Amino acid sequence: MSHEVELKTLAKYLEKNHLKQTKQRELILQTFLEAQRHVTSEDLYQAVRAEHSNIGYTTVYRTMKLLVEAGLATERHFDDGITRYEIEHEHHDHLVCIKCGKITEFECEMIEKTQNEIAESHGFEILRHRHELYGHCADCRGSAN
Amino acid sequence: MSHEVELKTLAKYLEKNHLKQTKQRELILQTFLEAQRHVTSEDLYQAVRAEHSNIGYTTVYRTMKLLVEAGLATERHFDDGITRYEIEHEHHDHLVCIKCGKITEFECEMIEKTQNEIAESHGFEILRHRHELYGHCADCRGSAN
DNA sequence: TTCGGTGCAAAAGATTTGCATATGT
DNA sequence: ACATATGCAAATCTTTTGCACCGAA
Repeated sequence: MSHEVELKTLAKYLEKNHLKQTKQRELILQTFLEAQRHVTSEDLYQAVRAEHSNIGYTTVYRTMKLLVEAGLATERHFDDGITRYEIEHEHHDHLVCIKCGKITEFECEMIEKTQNEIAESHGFEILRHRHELYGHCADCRGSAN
Repeated sequence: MSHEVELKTLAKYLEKNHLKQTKQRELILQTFLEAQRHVTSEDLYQAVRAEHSNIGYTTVYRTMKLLVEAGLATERHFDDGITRYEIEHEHHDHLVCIKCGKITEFECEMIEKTQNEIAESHGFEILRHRHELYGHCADCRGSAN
């Protein structure tokens, strides 16, 4: 079975906090990890329901919050205002296509370095950052509106 | 009276689209321009009410949408998920303090240039971008949690 | 057996919409 | 006069909470 690392991370987190291991939590984590990046709560709810049709919205929300606390997921708010979750991993940024909605990740050390310099000059301590470029992706550049 | 430029921009936009000039719209625009940057709908509603106590939420929302279309305002979604409006102006980024909530703007040509290179290498056409650094500002770095 | 978890329904918060009335053009 | 704008209340949408019951430890 895939995602052993994440499952173990969750198990450890649950144990450490005297929380319980349930099939719902496992299924939601699995579904989240298998989903393409940047899923909405709605996406997750639908996907989870397909497997185990009596899981409630409530549990999806509560579990995602748990995953965020456990360091497995991150909550994101792109400019359309819809909350999305992505797998927690650092130092990456996004290209967001405003036609087809595709979200591509990129990394850039150059920018990271410059960010640190800017922050320093303001006496600011960076804990995390977000950097998003909105526009048309290669596939959509030619196509009609 | 200040903000003549913006008032004129709005007037032009209204005329061009066969919309009407009303005191509500003017008041909301004034209030928005006088407010410190990055106000929420709630902030605006309260401020506007102080002047003209029978303006409804509805009108604030509708007018802000109008200002966005007229190019005078931009809607923003920071990571707390609350919608904020800011005065439309390009090429700037944000330092967001997660203790006191202060939002500071900065600009950096170096980063702008690098962004363009990255976009190009992906065949991506940038229309706008956002870049936010989250952490503790100079004032909050020393203080207790 | 005990305490946390789950699902439902209801609540809460943010934003939008329907509609009768008011107002700019 | 006519078409759009407004304000209220009701409707939506997303997320949270209360509560009785369920299930992991």
